[in-house]
Parts: sequence; C-alpha cells; structure tokens
Amino acid sequence: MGVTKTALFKKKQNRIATLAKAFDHPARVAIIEYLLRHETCICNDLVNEFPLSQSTITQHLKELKRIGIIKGEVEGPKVNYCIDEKVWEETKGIFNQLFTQYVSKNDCC
Amino acid sequence: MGVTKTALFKKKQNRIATLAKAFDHPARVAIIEYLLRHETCICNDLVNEFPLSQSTITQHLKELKRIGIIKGEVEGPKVNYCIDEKVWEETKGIFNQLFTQYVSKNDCC
DNA sequence: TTAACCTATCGTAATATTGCGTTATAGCAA
DNA sequence: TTGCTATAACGCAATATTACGATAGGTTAA
Repeated sequence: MGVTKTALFKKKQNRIATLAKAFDHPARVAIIEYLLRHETCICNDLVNEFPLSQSTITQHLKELKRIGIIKGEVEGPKVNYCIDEKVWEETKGIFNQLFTQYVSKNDCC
Repeated sequence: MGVTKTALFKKKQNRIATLAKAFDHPARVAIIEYLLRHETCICNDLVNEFPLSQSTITQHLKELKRIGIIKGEVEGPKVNYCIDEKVWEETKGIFNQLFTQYVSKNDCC
C-alpha cells in the first residue's frame, strides 16, 4: 500500500525509523555533512554546492526539519539552518544503544 | 521522479544512505532487534511475532539482505537469518564517525 | 518604488515503497 | 506417492518519495 503500519510497532522502533530517515537519502547525508563542516549555520549555499534544484533542496531541508534533526532561523531574507543539538544527541544515543547490543556469536550462520 | 540521483553524490554518502535504509522502517527495526535479542538465528518466528503477513516479512528480510546487514543460510526447508557481523561493524563505524563529528556550537541559531 | 535576492509552495511526472493475497517451490515426513 | 511446512516469487493496489519548473511571498538595497 505504500503506507507504513506505524501503529503496529513500538514507539521506540518508530522513533528510530523516523530518525534514520534523516540519513536514508544521499542528499540529506550531504546536507548534514555540510552542516557538520561549517561552524556557521547556512542558508542556500547548498543550492550552489549540490547539483540539485532549489526546490529539491528546500524539500530535503523541510524533511530534515520535520524529523527535527535540523532547525532554521529566519535572518532577514535568508534562513540559517543548523543541527539541532538535542535531537542530534538523541539520535547518537539511540543508535549507539542499538549498535552496542550486538555481540559476536561464534559463527551462527 | 521518485528516483534518487545517486551518481551526484559521493560513494560514502550513498553508502550511509543505503545502510540507513536498514533502520528507516519500523518493521525492519523490529526484525533487527529480534535478531539482536536471539542468539540463535531465526526463520519465520517473525511471522508469528509481528502482525504482518508472511509475504511482507519476507520482503523486509530481502531488503535487509540486499543491504547486507543480515544474511541467510538455508537449513533444510527453513532459512536461518542472522546479523552479518562485518556489515554491522561497518555500519556502527560509519555512523559513529558521523555522530562524533558534531561539536556543540554556542547557540548558533 | 523597483530590482534583486532568498525561500517556500504548488503542481506535475516518474519511480519507489509498503502490504497483501495468491501462487510456485523445495524439503521432509508419513 | 501424498501431505505438510517454510520460503520465495508474482502481481496488484495504494501511497510515498524524488525531482523539477513555475510561481508567489517576503526582505533588502538601490
């Protein structure tokens, strides 16, 4: 159906799925990496940086903002975007917790 | 278009995007968590565990296998699935590297 | 005011994803 | 052989995503 049965899963599983969406498209990874590299927040240098149209970039920014991992602040005619520290730390924590759950099994399959 | 312009991005960005897809759907998160909990690999206890049809579960397993984060081993009529340690460690590493790149900026926006 | 911007939104087209029912297919047991 | 179980594959329908051009709104500078 193209529709995810969110209600069938635990809150945390849905949260992980939502946060993972910040990284599941190379353009969004590129945007996040750009934000990590630049101490100053940005606006649409991204349009000049990446070979994607302005509307496509805006759409990805909107998605990242919906997820919460970035936030934007209007500054005159521009919007400065930056990583939302709180959500970033949440993401880091929730994935670290997941990653460290794995213990090597002696050649299970 | 629904088509991601993979060629426009760096190899690593595409790799991150691919690996993130293992976690961008709650059902896949649930399957992975199941595999983390159970030392023994599994087959389709998942069908009994989750309120999704067999064909849907199989599809998610296929996607996880395509990504590489799990692997399956035919054992008679069943298939035992388990986390692929190598890819798991790669994922852990690549995300850790990303997460630790963030340094708190004093109130950037 | 006008002109030059930066952004967001809208509409459209193409493709991808999700989910399921329904079939194959394969192994094992009786 | 037959029957049972476990998987995989196929096809369909509904929805989501990706990308873009065109448009519109808001802000600053001239």
